Amino acid sequence: MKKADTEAREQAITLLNEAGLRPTRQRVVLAQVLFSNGDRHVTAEQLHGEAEADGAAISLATVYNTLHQFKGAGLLREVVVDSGRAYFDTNTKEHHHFYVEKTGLLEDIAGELISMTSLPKLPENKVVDRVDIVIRLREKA
Amino acid sequence: MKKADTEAREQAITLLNEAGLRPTRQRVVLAQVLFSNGDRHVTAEQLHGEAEADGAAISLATVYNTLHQFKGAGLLREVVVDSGRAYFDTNTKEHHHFYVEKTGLLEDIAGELISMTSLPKLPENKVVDRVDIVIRLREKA
DNA sequence: AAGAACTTTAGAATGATTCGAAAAATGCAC
DNA sequence: GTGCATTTTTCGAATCATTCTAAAGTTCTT
Repeated sequence: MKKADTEAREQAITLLNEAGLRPTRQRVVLAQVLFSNGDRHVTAEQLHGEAEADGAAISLATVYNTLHQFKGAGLLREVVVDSGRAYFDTNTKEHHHFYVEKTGLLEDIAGELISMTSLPKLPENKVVDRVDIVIRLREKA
Repeated sequence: MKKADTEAREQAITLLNEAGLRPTRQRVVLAQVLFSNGDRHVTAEQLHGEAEADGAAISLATVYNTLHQFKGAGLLREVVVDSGRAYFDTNTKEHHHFYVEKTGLLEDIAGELISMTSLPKLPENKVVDRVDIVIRLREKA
């Protein structure tokens, strides 16, 4: 095993420990895949495929469990751009998205690059949880 | 049958004709339910239930077909706020949404009430199809 | 009324996700 | 280290929303 792999593994374990999640084999593998390659957007199915390609056999149910645990721990954020499948984003900072429906391409827009002029008045007894902006794109004609 | 019902029915038929859709029994019923009560947000299941409650037996498959046809004809717009079910909105003007995940409440924000300071630069060869802003709310603590 | 085209329908099929219960792994106490 | 309680993982079944299929029913035009 290469040094780099070991390092990424250590980092993943640290991340899990800090999040209060036991560093099980599958969580470590998934954390490595997710967090050692910059910002990423994945579906459960994709992540499952990648783990498998990495030689780690992890059941799809575990991938789902893990994605939700990571989300609950604040390591991931769910991006809702399609009413048919869930995308998870490793970038948990405030930011928004470009989305190309036809290809499924999802790309970050840094939080500062976009902002609203004003917030309309909210319904009774509610507070803002978060603001999601999705700029839907299509191929130039 | 009351006069008001007849009128709503006429209007629904006119709407369908203008959209180039044959005014079949089920399309007329669904159009009536959808468009004669101000702006609405519905899921297929909800609409199906309402039509049934109105005494019109319409299969769920037809409700799905019809929602998509109405959307294609520009009578409805799909709102993506949940990666598990599709909402359709009778308001096709430019506007945005408040969404309360726990209760499924979806409410319009008039288009003018919100706007972005600037549009970030787009990926190559893409144009904006539309911008969706969802303000996710939760119960005040 | 007849035929062509379009719609609706029931039920099967699909795809994403969750559930349940048993098997396995983990972490702590001794 | 060993043993045990607890947490996780896993398989496969179950569920939910949605789409598909092929047959039966409507609608429109003439």
